[in-house]
Amino acid sequence: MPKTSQAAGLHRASLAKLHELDAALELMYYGWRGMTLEADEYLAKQGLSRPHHRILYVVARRPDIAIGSLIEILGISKQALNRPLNLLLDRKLLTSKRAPEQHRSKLLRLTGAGQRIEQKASDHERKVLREAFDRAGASGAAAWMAVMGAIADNN
Amino acid sequence: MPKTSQAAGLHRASLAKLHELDAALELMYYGWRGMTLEADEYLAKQGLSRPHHRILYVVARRPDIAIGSLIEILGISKQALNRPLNLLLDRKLLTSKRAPEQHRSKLLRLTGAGQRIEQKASDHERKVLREAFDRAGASGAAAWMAVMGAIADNN
DNA sequence: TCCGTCAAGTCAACATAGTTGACATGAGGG
DNA sequence: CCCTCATGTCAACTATGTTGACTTGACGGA
Repeated sequence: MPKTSQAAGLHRASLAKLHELDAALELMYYGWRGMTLEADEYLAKQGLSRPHHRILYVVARRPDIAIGSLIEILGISKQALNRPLNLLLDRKLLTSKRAPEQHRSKLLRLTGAGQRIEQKASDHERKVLREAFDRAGASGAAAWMAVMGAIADNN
Repeated sequence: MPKTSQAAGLHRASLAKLHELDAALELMYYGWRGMTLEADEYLAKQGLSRPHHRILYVVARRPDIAIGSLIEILGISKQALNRPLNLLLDRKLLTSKRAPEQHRSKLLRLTGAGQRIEQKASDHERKVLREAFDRAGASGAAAWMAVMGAIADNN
C-alpha cells in the first residue's frame, strides 16, 4: 500500500489562477482527497485499501452478485479483481457460493465482519459529506447534488 | 499507462442505497471520473498521463518553481517525481535552468508546447465543470463551491 | 452422448505510480 | 576546508492495473 504520510500532510496549495474555473478544478481534486482521506487511513489499518473497499461497497448493495457483474460494475479486468477478491475471501469478509439451480456463477455476500468494515469505511466518507451538507443547508446540498450529477453524466 | 477502454464504458451502476448519503458518495466517485475522463484520454494520446498533467498544471501556475517546492505541492517523493519530470524535460514540454544568483535550485518553466498541452488537458476538465455550472446557474455553482470547500478542508 | 459455450480461475509478462534507503555531485557559506 | 542544502540517481520493493493464453467445470442443445 502507498504510504499516507504525504497525503495526510497535503495542504491545498495556493496557485495562481490562470482561468476562472481553476478554483473549481482544484476543489474537485482536494474534495476527492478530503472525502477519501480518513477512509483510506482506516482501511490501511485493516490491511486493506481502496479496491477492497470498492468490492465491499458494491457487494453490500448487491448481495448475491456474480463475479462477472462485479467486474462490470467496477470496470476492471477479471485478473485485476482476482487478488483483492481472494484476499477478502481468505479473510472471511466475503463468502462465495454457487447458486442452487445455476452452478455456473458464484454468488458473493458479505460476512458480518465484512459488513462492519464496509460500514466503517463508508461512514468515514459519509461523515465528511454530512458535515459539509450541514454547513451548506438543504438547498446547498441539493445544488451540490445537481451539479455533481451533471459532471458525473459526462461520458 | 492503464487502458481507458474499461473506464470509458464505465456507467453509473444502479446500486441499492443503504444510507441516505450513498447517492452523494457515489456522485463524488462518478463526478471525479466524469471530470477527468476526457482529459485522461487526451493525455494518453500524447503519451502522457495524470502525473505529467499535475506537474504541468502546477508549473504553469508557478513559473520558475524549484523542484523541491514542486515535490511539496504534489505531495510525492523526489524519486517518484523523477521519471515523469525527466520525460517532460526530454520532450521539451518543460525547461529547467539555474537561477542567476542562486545556483543551488533548478527553476522550472513550461515551453510553448508544454503550455499548449497543459491548457488543452485542463480545458477538457474545465469544459465539464462549465457545462455543469451552466445548467445549475450561478447560485448552484456557488453552492457547489461552498460544499466542495467544506469537503476539501477535511484534513 | 458429445460438443460448444459460458463463468470462473490461474499463470506469465508487463506498465505505471508510488514508496525507502543509500549514495553522488555540485554550489554556497562560515 | 568543511558542512549543508538542492538535486540527481541507483536499487529494491509494493500495489494496482493491463493482455494474452490456458484450464476447469457446468450447462444446454443437436
